[in-house]
Amino acid sequence: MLESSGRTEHREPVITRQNVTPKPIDAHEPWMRGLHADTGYLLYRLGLRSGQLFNACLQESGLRLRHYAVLRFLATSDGALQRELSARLGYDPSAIVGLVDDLEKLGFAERRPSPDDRRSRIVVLTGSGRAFLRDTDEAGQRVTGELLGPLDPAERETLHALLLRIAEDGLN
Amino acid sequence: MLESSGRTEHREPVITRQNVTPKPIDAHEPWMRGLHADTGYLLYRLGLRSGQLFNACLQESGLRLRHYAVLRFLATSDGALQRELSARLGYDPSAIVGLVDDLEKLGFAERRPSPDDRRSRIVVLTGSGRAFLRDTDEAGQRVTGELLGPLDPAERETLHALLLRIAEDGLN
DNA sequence: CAACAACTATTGACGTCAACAATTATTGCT
DNA sequence: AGCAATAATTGTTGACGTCAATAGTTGTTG
Repeated sequence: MLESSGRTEHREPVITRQNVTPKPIDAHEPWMRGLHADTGYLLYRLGLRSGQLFNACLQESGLRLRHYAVLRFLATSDGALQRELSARLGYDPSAIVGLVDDLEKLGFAERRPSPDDRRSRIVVLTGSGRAFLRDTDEAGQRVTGELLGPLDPAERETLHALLLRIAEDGLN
Repeated sequence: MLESSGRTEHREPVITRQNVTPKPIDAHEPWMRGLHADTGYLLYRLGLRSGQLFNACLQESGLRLRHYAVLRFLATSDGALQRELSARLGYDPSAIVGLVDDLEKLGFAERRPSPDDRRSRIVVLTGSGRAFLRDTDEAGQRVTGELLGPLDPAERETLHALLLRIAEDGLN
């Protein structure tokens, strides 16, 4: 970006106006003062923490979060074209290639030719892939438990429900 | 990682293919409960989406989310050592260097020598930095509103409260 | 039916970004 | 004075996203 090298298009900030709304914080929102005033920003930070914890947890298996995402998707819809994985998971098609390569090397998934379309490949979960998922699921729940430490079960449930709503909005 | 929705918004993939989801989800099998069964994993994906939206919003000013985080922290505790920024924001010290460099280039912050310790530098927000924060705050709330679309105000508040609790647990 | 457009998986190049080690300057300790 | 610890910084490495290009395949259309 505009790092020290500054060779890319060098956008000028253009924010010369100070007028703008006085932005009354209102006693209505007391948390508007701190770093985590904005829910979106909060989500971003917590997402990072969660990802780190998950990655640390998966690290001992040689996989990363992205692999886990693929495995999980394969578990829900048994057999998926790489094109689907790309679209639904949001990864670039070129990224899917490497991920499936890795999973195949570990014996967790395999590519099978599609009967209808010879350019497509159907990625399916193997037995050991399913077993791996079963094993890591409990580790994942341990991590989640650690992350959600200060929340009691009922609160966790409502949190999950709320997050699920905003997740499904984006048609994940 | 850039999860799904935020990215190629211009054109929808339109999965005309097959519908591989007979998908008998068995709630008794945790690893089969779908992609977003785990709250931690859900948080991870939503955090990415949120980050994308925020970044897209800040992009026009030439800054990124990390810059915004620094600015916000500087606004709350006027004047901070880079070491503090690193510790409280969770970024690596080496990352702080570049971020403060950028902010300095844009005139939003400046490094001042510390009177007590000559190896430390105190980073302070400038007037235009403060103005910039004021301006972008409203954009941030717009993004957050977009992200939290399906939630009514009361739900948003409870979500924010819950997230805040688990955020403060990690001494952020 | 033959040419052409669209699509799938794949590879490669390029820039970005975050985590880690190493360096320099400075301080505190003993 | 000597030495460990600390603040800022640089450099390096590996992961990641984006884009462009290619080969093989399918569908369409003139």
